[in-house]
Amino acid sequence: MKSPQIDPQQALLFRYFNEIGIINQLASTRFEQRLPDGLTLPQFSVLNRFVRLGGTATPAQLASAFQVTRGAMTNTLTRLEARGSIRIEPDPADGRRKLVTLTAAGRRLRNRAIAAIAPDLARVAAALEPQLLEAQLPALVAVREWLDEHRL
Amino acid sequence: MKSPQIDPQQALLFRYFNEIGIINQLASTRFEQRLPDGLTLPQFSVLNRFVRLGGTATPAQLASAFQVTRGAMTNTLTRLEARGSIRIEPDPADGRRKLVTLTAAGRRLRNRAIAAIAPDLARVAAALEPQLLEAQLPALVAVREWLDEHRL
DNA sequence: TGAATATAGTTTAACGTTAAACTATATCGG
DNA sequence: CCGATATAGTTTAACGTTAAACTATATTCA
Repeated sequence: MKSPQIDPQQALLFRYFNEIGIINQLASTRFEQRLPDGLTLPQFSVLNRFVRLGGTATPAQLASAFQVTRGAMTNTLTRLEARGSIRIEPDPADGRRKLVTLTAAGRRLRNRAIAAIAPDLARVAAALEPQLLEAQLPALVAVREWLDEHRL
Repeated sequence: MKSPQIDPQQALLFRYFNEIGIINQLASTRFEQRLPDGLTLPQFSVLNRFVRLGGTATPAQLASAFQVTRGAMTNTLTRLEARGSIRIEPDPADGRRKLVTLTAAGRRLRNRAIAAIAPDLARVAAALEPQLLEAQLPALVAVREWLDEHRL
């Protein structure tokens, strides 16, 4: 009738991923509340990617870059296109593919979004000590990469 | 026509929360795939809390503990009750409140869930070097606490 | 004591997500 | 060259989440 005892390593993993989950929840809702025009975080992330990296990308490439399923990316891209922020065209070189590009309106929307969240982002940065976050980043990347490469 | 330049601090925050978000996504789906009977992570988390801490709790206390809205907790508790894993009763001392308790079946389900995820959890723990995760925890807790105390 | 306010919980609408089934096009290999 | 397989993308159903409106009960205080 006794409950199985969780060994310390497993308890550590639980706590670790639990903290990660709560941070994600708090940070996501915090940012989304400030994004203009009901823009969501996934939508903003796609726009931001195009401004930073430029060029075009296929839906599958975007899904892979953001680690979501292609179905989820279809959803995000459909909404961004309906909003006029991106253009989706068939790839002339491969009939299976589509090519996604940012529109001028999409670029403007992204810039407005950046401006809208900047003040709060500055507040967060001031409180959280960037060097502390910076120091954590390599470990986070290692965890993310392992989970990505060893999923089932 | 130029895009606003994101300052380095803001870029760091973006990368940081982006890594957190992807880890959360990968870890959540990984664990949920192994949970028995279509048990979800939030449902398991509630059951696990009762096994570890015992006693009773109100829906509001649970919502606060897991940092979700009360509406989300209502949803989780309704499903757990429908499954027979918990009992929800009115609080005789305060007509606004309800009291949630774990059933014997709920305890068994949680124990089966622990058993189901243990092998994979051990694999993750073996790969991710527990001391590396342990070292990160205080910083994660600090970030989580700041976001929790300074939300709007 | 009674009105204003605070707290507990539920409900609804809208969103993102996954998994799985499905269509369509490309590539591979006998 | 054609059948088998791989890849790209979409659709659907089910879930969790938030925000906001709503009901009900407690508490505060004038």
